[in-house]
Amino acid sequence: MSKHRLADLQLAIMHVLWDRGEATVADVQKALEPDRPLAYTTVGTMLSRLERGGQVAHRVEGRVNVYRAKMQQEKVSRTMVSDLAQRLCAGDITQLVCHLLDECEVSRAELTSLKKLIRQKEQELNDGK
Amino acid sequence: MSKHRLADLQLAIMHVLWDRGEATVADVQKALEPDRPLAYTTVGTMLSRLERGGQVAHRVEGRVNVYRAKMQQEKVSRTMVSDLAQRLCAGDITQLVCHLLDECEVSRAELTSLKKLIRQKEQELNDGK
DNA sequence: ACACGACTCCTACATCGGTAGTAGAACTCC
DNA sequence: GGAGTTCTACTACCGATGTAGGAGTCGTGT
Repeated sequence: MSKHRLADLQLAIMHVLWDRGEATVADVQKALEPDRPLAYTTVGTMLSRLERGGQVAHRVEGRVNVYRAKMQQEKVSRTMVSDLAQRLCAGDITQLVCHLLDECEVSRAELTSLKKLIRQKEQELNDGK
Repeated sequence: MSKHRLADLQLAIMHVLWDRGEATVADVQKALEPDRPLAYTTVGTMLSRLERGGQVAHRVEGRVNVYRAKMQQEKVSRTMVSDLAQRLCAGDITQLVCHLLDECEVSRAELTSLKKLIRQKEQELNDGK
């Protein structure tokens, strides 16, 4: 529960906040609507809980609460990914990527980006050394 | 809850089963011991629940239940990884791998394996076409 | 002035995951 | 044949998550 481990709905809500910087309950509900039609209060509850957990904060504007994320998307993504790597294959990244490539349909373009990414990492390793 | 989405402890238990094919409650408890010291009954409960969920099955040997996994590790890994990819970055694999490489300390060797993996995937794409 | 709508806050409830205690069957060792 | 050991089965409890209803508050249109 290290703050950086978010459940499904929580993550979905955070995405909305990350996307638009700030949002009211209504905004979030609207944004989630297509995928998950939720009661207004459900979204409100979730935002409160996220606030209790320190993942979001709000300011009051008139009679409305305007929420914003308190955690960086980058940070959350990274933690969750490496977290899964640990639990799934004891941190064996190669294996993880392997599953990823197997399961999702990878496009040629993506493969190219990946290659670039790796070359870049290698570069970093060399520089650091 | 698609059967293929396992929580922490559940996954840990499954790993034991995958590793040794079959295991009793005692076996699993022993195996988990170093990392997580759990009561015998805790492990038993978990195995029952996994069985209820269809993820494991057991046969009776004498007075002992011998459990085995009903799901392939491969399958589970794949689903969980692509699942996370969806939730985290709408399936953008490149981004996911990027996080992965950023967060975990990647060795030169791993980078090399990754490159090989990608080349292989490209090959497959070419063949398939 | 008042009913209506929009909001927040609090409460509720189900399910899951983690953790474990207790009861009762069964085998083992004198 | 009773005492202790081992197992399974059942029950319990807590926190987190998903979901939502009701109460109360505060502007607004007529």
